[in-house]
Amino acid sequence: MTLAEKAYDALRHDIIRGELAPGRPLRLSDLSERYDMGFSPLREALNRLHAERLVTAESLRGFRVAPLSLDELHDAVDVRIKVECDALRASIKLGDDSWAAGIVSALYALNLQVGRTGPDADIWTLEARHYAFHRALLAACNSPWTLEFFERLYAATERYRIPTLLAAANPAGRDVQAEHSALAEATLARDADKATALLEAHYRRTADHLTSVFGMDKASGMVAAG
Amino acid sequence: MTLAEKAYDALRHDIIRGELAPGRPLRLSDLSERYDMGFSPLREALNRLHAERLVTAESLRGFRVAPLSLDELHDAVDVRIKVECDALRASIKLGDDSWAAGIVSALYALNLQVGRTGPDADIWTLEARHYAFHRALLAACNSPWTLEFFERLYAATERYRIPTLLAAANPAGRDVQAEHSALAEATLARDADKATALLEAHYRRTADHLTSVFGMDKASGMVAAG
DNA sequence: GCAATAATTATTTTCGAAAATCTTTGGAAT
DNA sequence: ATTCCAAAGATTTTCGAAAATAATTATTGC
Repeated sequence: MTLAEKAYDALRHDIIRGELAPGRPLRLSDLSERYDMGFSPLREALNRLHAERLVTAESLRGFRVAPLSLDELHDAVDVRIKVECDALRASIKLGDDSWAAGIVSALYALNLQVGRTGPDADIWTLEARHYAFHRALLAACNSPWTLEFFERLYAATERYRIPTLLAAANPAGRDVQAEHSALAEATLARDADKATALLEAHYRRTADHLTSVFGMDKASGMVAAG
Repeated sequence: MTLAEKAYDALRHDIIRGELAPGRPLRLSDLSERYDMGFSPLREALNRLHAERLVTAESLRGFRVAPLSLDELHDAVDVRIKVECDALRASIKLGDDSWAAGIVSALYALNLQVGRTGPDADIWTLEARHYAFHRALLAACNSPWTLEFFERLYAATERYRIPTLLAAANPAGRDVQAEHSALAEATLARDADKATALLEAHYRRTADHLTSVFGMDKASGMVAAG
């Protein structure tokens, strides 16, 4: 693995996790020290991330972590619902046994981690399994373009979920585990209408929760309208 | 405008237009001579284009123009139809007078160019206006994510259309101008069902035509399955 | 002849410094 | 005090060479 690839992985990781705060300038000298490499691999990584809209770039003024905004969150969630519901229908139509088994397996691993407490309760393992579960649902859609857009939108929305994940602040009266189980059940039963309805509700609840948590909080890197 | 930005524009242009053939290796020494600049800005541009899937990259083995394949074409067209039909419905719901005027204007400019022959018949002006027309239809959808995906998919499918554009080979019995006019008319009449049906038919016809033109022609840079 | 291996060449990747540009600071004039 | 301008400093961008890796060619042993 080249340094540029390591830089890409590390920067993407740190941006999505919020270790590099939204809006923060990404100075090459800082990054060079932080990741212990020269400018060239860093600039290559930053250009890739710029193409993915995780960093902003301004000519001769360098790069910044892309800001967050409630408008963007709502847009990303709306588009996600459309893209993933279509993909889920395609998966339900096309998926074979190994696709179904992948969902069962991913849900099981996710629930194991949800149940853990104390030193085993690693938020990042949980997050990785949450991603894996949603990815498994769509795995059989047979559309590389759809899956790429799913990845983009997942990364974009994950940035908003991190603060509440770190606070372990699940909304009162919401059983996310039950939502996942119901979603998996409807999918495995090949009930596309029910599954997509559950998926949409799942995302709308998450978006509503996040909207209430970020009350246009300036300190969190949120930015008004545009 | 920095050299890296110029390199990005030039490379993207040459790849989409087919001047750099699909699958062709993009050696830095060649590119350095072709575009008259050093390695650094070229590598930055290539990394951006890699993130956009217009070039492929293999660790320590450099970059290539992304290959074409019928599978990818069909996937891109299918996803495009879903994304653009949703966006068109949103635009029809939200669009104001200036959006409608933009469509009329774009269609008029497109038709002007379609009618030109001889030295004024510039294929690239035509192509730019074709893009502008389709973009104008979606302009009011109020979803940056949707518009970004539209741009990605437009660029991806444009690559397949270039050879037939250059051959000026419109399919017999197809009046693309009439298709555009009908699409604009239904959109301006705010008839979402009709407009999306016309849009889907428009793209399916194009895809069918391209599928028949590229009969899995090896020389065109096409690649089997996946 | 042919396979394996060493030597050579070609190419990508990375660094460190130079060039270009932006930002801040300090001072002079109004 | 405020605005303007120049100088100094900070930062990005680019280059050219060095290092690392891959690909090719030549050589050796059988």
